Amino acid sequence: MGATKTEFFTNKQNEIALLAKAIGHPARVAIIDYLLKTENCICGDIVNEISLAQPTVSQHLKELKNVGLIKGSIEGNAICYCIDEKVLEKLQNYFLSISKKLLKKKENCC
Amino acid sequence: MGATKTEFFTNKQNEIALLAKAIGHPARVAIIDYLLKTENCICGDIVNEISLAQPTVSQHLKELKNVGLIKGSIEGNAICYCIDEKVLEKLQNYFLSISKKLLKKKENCC
DNA sequence: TTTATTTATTGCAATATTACTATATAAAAA
DNA sequence: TTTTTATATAGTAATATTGCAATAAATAAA
Repeated sequence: MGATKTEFFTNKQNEIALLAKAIGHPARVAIIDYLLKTENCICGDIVNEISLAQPTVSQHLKELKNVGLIKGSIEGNAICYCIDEKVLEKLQNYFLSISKKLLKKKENCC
Repeated sequence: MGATKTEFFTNKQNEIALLAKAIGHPARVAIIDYLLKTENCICGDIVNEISLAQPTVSQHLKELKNVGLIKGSIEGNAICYCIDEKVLEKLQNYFLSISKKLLKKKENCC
């Protein structure tokens, strides 16, 4: 075997895992960092920012797009990529709910 | 090729990626969920909760432990696993900082 | 001490990911 | 129309992950 057994987990658990997995590579963290700090959302700018070959960056962009964390729009010859806040909110809310649950637990046993 | 080129990214980016990657599997999300909602942090309870073989669960626990998201303490015959709030906070802070940056950006271009 | 219980490790097969070169595609510029 | 520019896809090799059965290790119980 070797494939994840998603059928044993809830939709929510699978969704959070997919989103976290998408962020689970430094190149994709770097892409998100870049999109957050700049107005240049053109694909070529991102490729220049990341020290990996253009097809590799394209592949990472595709993975972020597949889970909805970024969206692309055609801008003439180029493609403009932007963060989709609504999808990022899912992760933000997940970590917020963890914070709340941790506060409720008076003490960790270890 | 095939291995992640961490040398091209910042320590922060690599750290966030490693933490996110650890959460990037539904079994590990389920383990965290379980540890948040129960007082039973004994390894055997976690194994019963997750529909995967004991060695597989043990491996997932190890990965969470490797990045520091959980910590284990010996409890007689058994092992008690707990969430390490300080490490989780790193991810929480990362997503909080993203929220702030998104607010500063008046408009997304796409 | 012997046996049972609990957890970790080993070894393996199946699958997925990472990164690249080469190439395709599609719009813009000449 | 031809060429350039920008991005995506195909194909491939290297590496990593997932999951399990079998087994080891270590403590507890008998």
